[in-house]
Amino acid sequence: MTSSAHGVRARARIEVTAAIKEEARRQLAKEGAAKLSLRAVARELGMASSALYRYFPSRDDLLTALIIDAYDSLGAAAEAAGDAAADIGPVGRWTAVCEGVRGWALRNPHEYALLYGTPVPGYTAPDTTVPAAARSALVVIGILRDAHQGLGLAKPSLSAELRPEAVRMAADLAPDLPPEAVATMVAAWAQLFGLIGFEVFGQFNRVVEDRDTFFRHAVGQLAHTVGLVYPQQGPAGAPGGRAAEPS
Amino acid sequence: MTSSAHGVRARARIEVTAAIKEEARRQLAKEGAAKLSLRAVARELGMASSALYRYFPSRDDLLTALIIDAYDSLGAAAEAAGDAAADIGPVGRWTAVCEGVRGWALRNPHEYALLYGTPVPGYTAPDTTVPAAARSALVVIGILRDAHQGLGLAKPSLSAELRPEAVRMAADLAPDLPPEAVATMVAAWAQLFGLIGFEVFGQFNRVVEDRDTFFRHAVGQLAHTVGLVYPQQGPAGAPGGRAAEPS
DNA sequence: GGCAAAGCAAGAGCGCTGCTCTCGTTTGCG
DNA sequence: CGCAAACGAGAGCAGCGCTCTTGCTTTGCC
Repeated sequence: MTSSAHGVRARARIEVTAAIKEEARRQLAKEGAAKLSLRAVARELGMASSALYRYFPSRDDLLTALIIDAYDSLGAAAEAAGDAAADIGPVGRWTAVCEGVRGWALRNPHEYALLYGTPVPGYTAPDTTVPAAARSALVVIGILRDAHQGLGLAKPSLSAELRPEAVRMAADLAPDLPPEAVATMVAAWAQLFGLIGFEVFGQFNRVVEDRDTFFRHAVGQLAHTVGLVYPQQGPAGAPGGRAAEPS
Repeated sequence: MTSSAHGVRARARIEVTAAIKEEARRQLAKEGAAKLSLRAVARELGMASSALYRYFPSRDDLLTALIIDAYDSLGAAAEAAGDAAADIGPVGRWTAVCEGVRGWALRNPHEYALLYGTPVPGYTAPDTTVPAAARSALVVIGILRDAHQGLGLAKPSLSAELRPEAVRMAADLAPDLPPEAVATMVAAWAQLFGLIGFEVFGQFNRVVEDRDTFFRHAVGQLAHTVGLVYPQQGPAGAPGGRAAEPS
């Protein structure tokens, strides 16, 4: 009973905290971050709005908690997609992870907006969000690493002026990988969220219809740009018959 | 005096309307769309908040006006950048336009957020915004067209399953251009805003330092993906000596 | 076991928001 | 000239984030 001696109150605290986050997440999914109201959460939970401040010092702190959870959820989705495509070569895994991220974004548009949309005006994300944010990015770094070790990575060429920056980025993110690949991958990662953002935020309305196919195509081109290639000596099943990579 | 017989009141109306938009734009630039307050605008203009509703039925309508203006401002920036680089070949113009768009976004981050960030929850852009939104996109379509006529366009290859969609998109956007190029350009356009969005929204903090160079590199790769090539028979000055295109 | 201290829920209240309604005034067309 | 439409100002409603005060309950030390 030692831990639950503390626990009677402590447990209630984490339960209430969880309930608040749960209800907040529900409102977030339904109406978006802009309309997330502490008062509405409290109302739904049957408690006074002022009581909420015992658990979250401010609305922004509640948002921070939701952001971390969202990053984690996205990271888990990316990891799952990558693992499910573990042995079909770098291009296949890259495609799978991209589609995993896209699927998550389409399933959770408001969470996506929270992470990659307009930042809240006065709000700056605390450092606690950094590791959670990195999780999904680490998945593609992992793909790059596997490809590099297995001859599935063609070094993209780099302009001379970008080299120092690429070296610096590689030193930070993946010292064991060629700087050209790291820098190009960072760019591809950003571009991926351009594609996803346009779709989630409705910019493709009346422009792109068959979005699955369109996304596949763009992601295939990105793979080519990054330097991911089908393994010369495919150990298992080859990519499957798609011909999405150009040139 | 026929038009200004109407005009005494009508002119006052458009003047007040302009003053409201001006003040609103000032607040937008300073604090962002989320903190744009009708009451604050009215306060600054020395009028009652209720009077504002004679000119804009709701806050969202004021936002719509600002959105159209912002699209127009972005379109003008893109056109200016494209015109300034009129005779340096498709790759140079593409790069110039991309940098023009990026520069505009960095100079007007809140306007950028208004256009390409999280959409306002209940708000759906009326059709009036569509032509303004298309203006900047038309610039790159124009580059594509010029490149196509001047042998500066290498048809990117397409997966078979995307062809029908590409044909449909080309029919809508630019019937005179090869579908492969149109579809790939739409993807590149979206990816461009991934790069810009990551920079404007702070996703590159602590990751990318030399962002000018980084952006140039990514945009050069995009040009290559789209199929823009340096003209075989350069009429005027060649690109200039950069070597930004891979492979 | 008793008791101070800390944690907790609730209510009232402040200043702000978008928006509506009413009222008295001004304007300009027929 | 008359009258309808446009206009500005004020009061007010419901909602928001957040703070402060007031009581009550649990906790943990002596």
